[in-house]
Amino acid sequence: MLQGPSLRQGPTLRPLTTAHLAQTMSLLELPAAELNQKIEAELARNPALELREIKHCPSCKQPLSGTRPCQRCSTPKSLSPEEPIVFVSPREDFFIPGRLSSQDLPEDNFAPHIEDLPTYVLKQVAPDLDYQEAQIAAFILTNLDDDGLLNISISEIAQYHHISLSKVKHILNQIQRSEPLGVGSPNPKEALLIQIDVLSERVPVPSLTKEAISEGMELLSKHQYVELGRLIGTSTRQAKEIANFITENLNPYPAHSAWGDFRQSSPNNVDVYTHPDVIITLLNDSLYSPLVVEIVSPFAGLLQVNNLFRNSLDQAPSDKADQWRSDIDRAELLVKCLQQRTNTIVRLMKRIIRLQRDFILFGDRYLKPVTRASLANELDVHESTISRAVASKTIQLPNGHIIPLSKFFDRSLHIRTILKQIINHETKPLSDNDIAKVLEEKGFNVARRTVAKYRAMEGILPSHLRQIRTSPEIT
DNA sequence: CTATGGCACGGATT
DNA sequence: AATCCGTGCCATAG
Repeated sequence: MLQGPSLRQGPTLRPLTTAHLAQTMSLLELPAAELNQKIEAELARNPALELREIKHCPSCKQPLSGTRPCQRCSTPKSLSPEEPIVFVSPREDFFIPGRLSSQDLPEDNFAPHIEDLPTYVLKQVAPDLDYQEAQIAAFILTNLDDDGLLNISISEIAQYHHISLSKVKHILNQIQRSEPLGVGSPNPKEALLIQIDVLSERVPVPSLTKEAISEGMELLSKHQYVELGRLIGTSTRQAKEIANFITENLNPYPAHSAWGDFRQSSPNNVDVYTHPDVIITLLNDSLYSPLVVEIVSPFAGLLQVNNLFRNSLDQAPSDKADQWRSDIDRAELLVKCLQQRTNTIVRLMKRIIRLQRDFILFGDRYLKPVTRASLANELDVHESTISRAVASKTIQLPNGHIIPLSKFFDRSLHIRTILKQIINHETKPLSDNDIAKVLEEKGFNVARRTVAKYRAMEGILPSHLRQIRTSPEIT
């Protein structure tokens, strides 16, 4: 990927060589976590590349990007809520665990405080427990693995704390029933069963789903629907529907924030998001304050070419000279490309965030359909540049959810969300045609066939299989 | 007869 | 150039 000989030139400003372009592109499509690895590897291998001394901001202790003052702490001039505060952060410790919450309440998905999973869950269960129970709950929660599953047995816990098995079970039950649903289950199967249990109180769940999970877990994960249907005594089609419902609405690994984010991902192939490329928070936890956008860009402004190394080039032993020179070239190229990468991402983000402020704050239904092409036009870059910048990147919203950046370019998300609402509020099951009508009244022109597709995407059953939901006023 | 899912086509998007 | 998406048509289930 790096071409040595072709760019053997002076160390001054280099014209845009093809190698340069190629590397800029490849860096652009790398998510932060991988970029981090790549640069670390290069730092270790290439003696011409060095890390500038990292200075930390005196007030917030975060590493500073290059020589600039802390962009996080310096008070912004404009406090217009519309105008996001965007800054680049080279933070090394960008691990922030993703969280999960009920996806059925898009209007309410605002929860500005970021905390780790154990704390988040503990806060939910603590009010219902006495002091000793809370201690045990805390103990349980610290033993969760990255998937949000519990890998020690109930009896171990009971022995350790000298209490009865039933008490542990009681506490664990409380934990499993808090958000993210199923957290603390010993395995994916249990987690799914809990989720079904709780979900069935709010949403229609296809019949036999529980049986499919408890008896046909293996078949499910292998997508063997014919056998599954036979096992639980139903048609293959119904089995497929169940499987579909499960992938769409449930999550075998409670700690992963991918509820409904992935249509194609199968239960055994769940994408994990842990290191977002962009983190959005609210300045004062207020909805009317600007969004604070932190672009996680490893080593941004911290890399430079070692001057000692460069100056000693003419004294290089003749057999090493070539090697040294190519090292310097590589280093320069990397620094430059990294700069370009951050620049592109910053410009892109500024635009996206201003455009999609409502979506970021208030949820899916406020997503404005934007294409990569239109954005490329506005920013005056090639479409493929945007594609690369968006690909395989993730972003953390103020509510703590980590979603793929590509979600910002979902053409139909807002309609699907409204569709979900229509169905949630329906008094009698509406047919796809009816729904298309309602949508049209709201100003969305979609064909009946398309409604069916959206419905399928959201894992909603066809009207004749839907039961009438209990009306909003619950006594 | 109505509602829905499968297939396939064409245009947009990447 | 390859892929995705909305849509129309048709078969089938209810």
